[in-house]
Amino acid sequence: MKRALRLTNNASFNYIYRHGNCLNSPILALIFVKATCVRVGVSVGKKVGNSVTRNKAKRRIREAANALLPRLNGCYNYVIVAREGIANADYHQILETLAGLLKKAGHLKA
RNA sequence: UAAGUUAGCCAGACGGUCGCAUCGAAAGAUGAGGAAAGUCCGAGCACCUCAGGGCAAGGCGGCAGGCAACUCCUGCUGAAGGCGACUUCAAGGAAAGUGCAACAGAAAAGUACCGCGGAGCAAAAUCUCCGCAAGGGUGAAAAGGCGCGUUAAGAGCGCACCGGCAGUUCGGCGACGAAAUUGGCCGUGUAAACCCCGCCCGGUGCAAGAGAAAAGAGCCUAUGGACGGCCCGUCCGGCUCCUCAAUCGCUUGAACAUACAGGCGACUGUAUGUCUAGACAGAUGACCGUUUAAUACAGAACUCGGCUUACAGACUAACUUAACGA
RNA sequence: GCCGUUAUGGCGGAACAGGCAGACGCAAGGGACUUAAAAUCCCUCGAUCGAAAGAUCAUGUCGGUUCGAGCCCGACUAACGGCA
Repeated sequence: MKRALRLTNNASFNYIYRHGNCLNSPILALIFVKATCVRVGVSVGKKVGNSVTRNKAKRRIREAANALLPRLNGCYNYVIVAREGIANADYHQILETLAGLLKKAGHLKA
């Protein structure tokens, strides 16, 4: 994922947490808000596990988001929050869950 | 062959497609660990403080060496454990002083309840005085152990053996050792209680610290700064404080690899070669293929030297014990 | 990343300097009072075994010092706090 497509600022994270809409699943939470271009941020809390599991989860989420990026319609800023169940999920489960959440939000092209 | 002990080593490899970080004009190159961890010690580095010295607080504690330094490492000594290879140990001082030792017990440090003996007292009992510490009981711990002699009864009071302590001698650089020798010297435990002796130590930590540009506030004023020899002229307001923080610190270092030499060893010296992560929402992932035992613990954030803790599965070497065989 | 603090019944919170641990309060259960309840008073209250008496294990976990650790020392675990 290119740096231009990432959220790199604590203030924008806080803005999205405060003003965004939230969709949940057992392993992921998706928060999004309308913006001028597409940006994605990933957040993995300490409850998920130690640093190895956290890093792995972050990489898999990023990979899944990168795969779904060309199919997005509209300009939104997203924050993807990992929940505790993600420690046992593999890449395919994460990809399916993320696609499902985006479809629910109506941001995914057919 | 079985059961063990110690030391070392590895922490998957190769290939394809897409993706990320740093460097580079590009092609491309490089890209987490043995513990990166815990942050328990020791340093470098940076800032603050300081004339110089001391106290307090804190730490360490067998000896000799190694190291930049260490509470680390090596070798040796002592103690404890194991049939043994070997392992473990905060291992100075209790005869400088103070405190504590609950309950029990007469008594927890120079003590006498029961007891043993003598006298008052001719006999028995009781009581009083004196001597003694063998035996009893209590306790985690009771005044060297055990035997013989001596004695009113007893006792290192004397003697033999055993244990400790101190002196001398011998050996060792030293800790210390000796079935060498002298002395009856035998004076509980606790210092991981205060303390004494010896040694070491200023504090804070890369969120240290430096800092371009910009915004805000205050002060100075029609002067000030730059150009210019000066006036004129041209350009710019200037200084302080605070906020934000691009960038630097940031990776070449007590570095690593190989060879030779010195040393029992930790380690050291010389020569040659190499450059080997450097982010700031924070880089290693996804999908496969081949092979295999390939699975565990686990992710750099200023950098080194250690210690401690977590850990799957292999492999190598030396040694010990037992059984069998020669 | 760096620097600190704490841990005791279901909950809060004692135990001075090592010597019988679970004081005290709240909560819970039982009883008395009441037509019934509240309030009040009394009793019980860590776990296992046991009819009881009692025994064993229990101060986050594991070791050490000591005759004896909630307390002293070391290592680990967990939960909090501070520093831009």
